This record gives sequence, C-alpha cells and structure tokens, in this order.
Amino acid sequence: MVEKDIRRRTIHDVARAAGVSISTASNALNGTGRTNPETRERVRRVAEDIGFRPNALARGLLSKRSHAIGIITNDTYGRLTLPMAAGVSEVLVEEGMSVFLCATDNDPRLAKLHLETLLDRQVDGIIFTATRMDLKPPMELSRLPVPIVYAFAEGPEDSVSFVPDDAQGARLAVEHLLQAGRSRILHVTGPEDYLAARIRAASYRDVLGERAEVMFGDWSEEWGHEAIQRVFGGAGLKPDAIFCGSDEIARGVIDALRDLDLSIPSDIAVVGFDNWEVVARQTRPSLTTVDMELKELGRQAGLAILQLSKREDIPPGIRRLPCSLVTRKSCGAI
Amino acid sequence: MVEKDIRRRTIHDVARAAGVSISTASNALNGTGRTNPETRERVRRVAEDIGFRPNALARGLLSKRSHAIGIITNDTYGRLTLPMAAGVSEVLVEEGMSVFLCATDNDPRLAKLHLETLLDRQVDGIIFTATRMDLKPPMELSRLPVPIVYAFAEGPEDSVSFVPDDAQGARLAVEHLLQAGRSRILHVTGPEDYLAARIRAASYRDVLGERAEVMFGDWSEEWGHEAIQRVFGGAGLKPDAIFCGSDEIARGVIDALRDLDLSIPSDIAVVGFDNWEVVARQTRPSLTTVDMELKELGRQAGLAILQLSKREDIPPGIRRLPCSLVTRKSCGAI
DNA sequence: TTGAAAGCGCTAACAT
DNA sequence: ATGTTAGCGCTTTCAA
Repeated sequence: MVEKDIRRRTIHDVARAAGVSISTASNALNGTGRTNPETRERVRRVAEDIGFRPNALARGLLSKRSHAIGIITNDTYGRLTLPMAAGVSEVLVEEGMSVFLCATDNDPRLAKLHLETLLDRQVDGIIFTATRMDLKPPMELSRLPVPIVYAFAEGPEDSVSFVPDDAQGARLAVEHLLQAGRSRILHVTGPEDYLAARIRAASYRDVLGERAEVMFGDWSEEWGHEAIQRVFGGAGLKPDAIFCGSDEIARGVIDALRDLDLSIPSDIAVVGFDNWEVVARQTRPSLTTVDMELKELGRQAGLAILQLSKREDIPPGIRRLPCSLVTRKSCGAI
Repeated sequence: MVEKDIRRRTIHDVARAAGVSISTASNALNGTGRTNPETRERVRRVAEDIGFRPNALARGLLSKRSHAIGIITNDTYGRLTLPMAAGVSEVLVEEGMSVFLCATDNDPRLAKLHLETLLDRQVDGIIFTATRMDLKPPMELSRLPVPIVYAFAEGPEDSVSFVPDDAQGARLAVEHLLQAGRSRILHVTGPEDYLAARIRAASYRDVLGERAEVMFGDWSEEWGHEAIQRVFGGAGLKPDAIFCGSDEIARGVIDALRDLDLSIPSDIAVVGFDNWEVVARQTRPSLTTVDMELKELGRQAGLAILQLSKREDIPPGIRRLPCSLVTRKSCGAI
C-alpha cells in the first residue's frame, strides 16, 4: 500500500511538543533572534524526533524566493543539454536549489506553457539552453520578472550568455595537427547554416589560410564516410589530416579511411569535435577530439543564475568558455 | 540589464482594478461559486490586461498539492533515463504538473538530500528511475508521505513498478532470427551480474534450448569485437546469427564481422538491443534491434503517479511493458 | 451575486 | 529570552 495520511508535521507540532511558542520554535530552528541555547537544543531535538521538515511552499511564499530554478531546453534532453544540466545541478544542489527541467521539443506552445508555469511557481531564475547556439528562444524572454541566463545559446545584447569558444576549440585542433607535422589539413564539418560550423571553419582558415578546404555537409557519420570517398575517389594531392566538425563525422571518416586501407594516424591523422565519449572512445583508433567543457559551462551558468537570484549584478555579455583538447590515438606525429 | 522589480501582480491588484472584492475575483477567475457572467468576464479581462498570474506557492500552501513531482535518477541523465523522463514529462505537462529532476550520481548522500528537498517542497509524488533494473534506491523509500513509482527499477513487493519485459524482448529477437531461417544463434551480452542480462539470456535459452551459447562480457563495443574474434578465431561450427545484448555490443560485432569479410546479413544476421538510434542507424548495415519503449514506460509511470497523486488507488506490483522489434538491414532471410 | 474573514505554514517585527 | 501578532497570496466558508 502506498502510504498517504501521514500528516506532515508543522512548526506548530514542534512548538507544542517542546512547550514553546511557534516563534521561539522558528527562531531556534533557524538560529535567528536570541534564543537560550538550552531551549534551542531542546526544540531542535524535538523537531528531529517528530520528523519535522519545514514547508518550502510556506517559506517561499513569505520570502518571495522559491529556491528553485527552471531549465528550458529545446530538445528532449539531448547529449548537449545533458552535461550542461548536470553542471547546473552540481552547483545549485549544494545551495539547496532545485531544478525544474522543461523540455520544449521545439514546440513554441510548449515553451510558452513551461515559461508561464515556471513564473507561476516563482522560480528564482531561468536558464535557457539549446542544441545549437544560433537557436533563438521561441518565446519572449526579455522583460521577465526573474533573471535569465543563456547557456549554449546567445541571448540578446544585454543578457548573460555562456557559449563554448568554438574558434579557440578549432584552433586547438588545427594547431595540434600542425605540431604533429601535418601540412595538408582538410576540414569536414556540418551544415553551413549552423553558426558553430561557420565559426569553426573560419577559425580553421584563420590558421591555415583562406584557401584551406572546408567541406560542409551534415553532422552524420554517413557524411564523414561520403566525404572521404569523394576526396580519395578523385585525383590530386590527398590530405594527411582531417579535422572533423563532430565526433560522429570523425567516426565515419575513420571507417572510410580504414576501408581504403589507410592507417591512422600514420597515413592520416584525424581530430574530432565534441568528445562524445561513447563515440570517441570506441573508434579504432580512439579519437583525439575537442571537448567543449559543457559541464563547466553548466556550472558557470548555474553560478551566474545563483548570483543573479541573490540580486547581485553581473555584467551582461557573451562569455566564450575555452574548449580543451583530449588527445587519444587518432593523431600522432608523422 | 536584467529586469528585477517588476512587482508581480496579485489577486489584490485584479480585484482593485476590476472594482470587486478579492473573493469575487478568485471566484471569477476559477469559475467557482456563483458569479455574474458580466463580472466574471470583466475580471478575467482585467486579469489578462494587467498580466496577472496566480502564485503557485500560495495555491499549493492552501490546497496541499504542489502540482509538481520529482524524478530521482541515479545517473547523470544517461540515455536510459532520458527517454523515460521525456515520457513522464509528456503526460504531466498537459496536466499542469512540473518535474524536478534530481540526479544522484550514485551518491547516497545526494540521494537523501534530494529526497528531503522534494518532500519539503511538497511534491505530489516521486518517480524513482535507475540505469539498471536491479539497482535499489540508496535511501529509505517505503513510508513516505507521498506516492512513489518505480520506473526501470523494481521497488518492494507492495509498490508500483514499471520495467521493460526483457524476456519478451529477447524472445522477439530470437524468434525473428529463427523466422529468417537462422539456426545457429549465438548470444553476446553484458555482465552476468546485471539482472537484465540474465533475464534476456534465460529467455533466449527458453526458445533455443539450454545448450544455446551465451557469452557474458561487458556492455561495450569492444567486447562485441573481441567476442567475434574469439568465436571465429577457433575451430568448430560458426554461428549464422548473433543476438547482442546491446546496440553497442552489436556495433562491435558488426565491425569485427566486416573485418573478417563476412557479409551481413547474408552470411551472418545480427540483432541488437536498445534501439539507441545514433548507434543502430549508423551501423553498416543498419541494425535490427529491440526497442524497450522507454518513452512509453515513462508515460505509464507518469500516468500512475498522476493517479496516485489524486489519491486514486492503483494495484501494486511489477508491470512488465512489452518491447518492440525495429527491423532494419542487419537481419534478412537466408 | 458579492464581500468579509479565517487560515494554509511560516517568518519577522514588536511587545513583554 | 520568549510570546503575540501580522501577513506572504490565495481559496473558501459563511453572511449580507
């Protein structure tokens, strides 16, 4: 049977059981005001004994702080949002904050519904995250009565946003390849209408020169495979390194190279982007790749919303957080 | 600048602006009691105009229902919990329920902390999910003042649990292979100390006989690869079909088979388990696999917690929800 | 049909 | 050092 009518203990119960008034009980429990150490201890013991737990709703009603925040995400908790959510959680939980997770599934109606519900619940802040940086929130998010922070999404000018530094991440990858003695580096990446793909490609060209070749496609393994077939099918000079826009693409690339009996990294080095462990660890050879440090990004966003919810100001703007390079086997020196 | 002091409108504001008392305003807004249609409309219009939204905290305090539930999960939102959470969300959102997501990261201290916080917040119910069915909640979950439902986890006898029907799923896979004309079927799966692995293996043997071979290992792609090398390295009759305990294993199996120049499915058919799209779709050939219908499982759990939170009884016990078979290219008739 | 008043559980002035 | 009281925003008797 599911237990039901275990009536919850209130501060009244504590006060009565300890033989004090409710305000004394409150003071004793919270360490506010002046309370005789003895009474304080007694009250606390009693509270513990009868299993008293303060009603967060009542507290929130009074303090106007619910100690909860909402995360609104456009996907059904994909692999990008998840690490971020974990990071957010990590910094907030210790502060006694809870997290409402709201998946909008890219449905504006749902997004609006969630937003309204969050506001009704008096959340102390909202974090908006997306699966692509250039995806705008499907609802009006500007003049809200609560602070908002964007993670993996760029909010308006005067807002606080955290995004990975794609340019720096791409540079990291390309420079690593250069240091490994590679000179003919090709970039195989996702669709050109993704901001992240454009930024990475631009950064890659920044290092290698405007004529460095970029192959835009989609984010799939299949595209990686196809790109290699196309490149190695034709004539002309072949690359000695491939910088891929995602780990999935890299996986396709590696598979295709192996089908061509090219050995990695001795013939061709490969670097990926994402550090999606389940992919990067399992390629053969395992994949050197750029990590966007999404959990750290989540942590920062959590910290920011925490500060804002305490009404501390933080300067608006877009923070680009550094990526790191995870070196595995797919990219060695020549 | 982040907006702050947009004071929230209260029902007082509505009442004043509409020239009625707050109780009339309340009645008009909620359609309770007797209210003159005209006043009702006026009040509603005014509320809309000034942007009034009821304070969920105040409502909850009074009604003793917070219209929120918590999901406690042991992993950092892995790929198993996620689809479930999506299913839960799907059925609850339409009912105006919000979801607190609590990741315990397998830390009992965190689990306890989350549980207490949820209770303090007066959640209407708690869903406990895990990454493996035989993982018990790290805290006392029996005599709670709120209903609890287990999803992808088996609670105590008298509780409500939803798990995938692994036995049926395995049977689905094996029978599909038999129908495709395969007779020497091998089962390569995860660690034997996983309940799910044991159940699937038992069911596989139920169909094929006690002497059918099971290779326990781990859930990795690498293990799939290794298993194939081991089997095809030795002498003796080779299997003409492999039933894998996970899609990752299947991926390793397929890769290894291709390395041996065996063609799939003509030489060997492969069936996976999980329908983890990003893996199953990208294997070459694409993978026929068992889908545990996790989203549906989440939906059921959500529905259950909804009923329980309305104090409707539902019979305790473990519900095994049917798996489905997703047929792709890796398993054709001989 | 509408309004006044009590109270959900808690905190914080203020009075004792 | 402790108790009394008001009130957070809302719903809900009960009177008018």
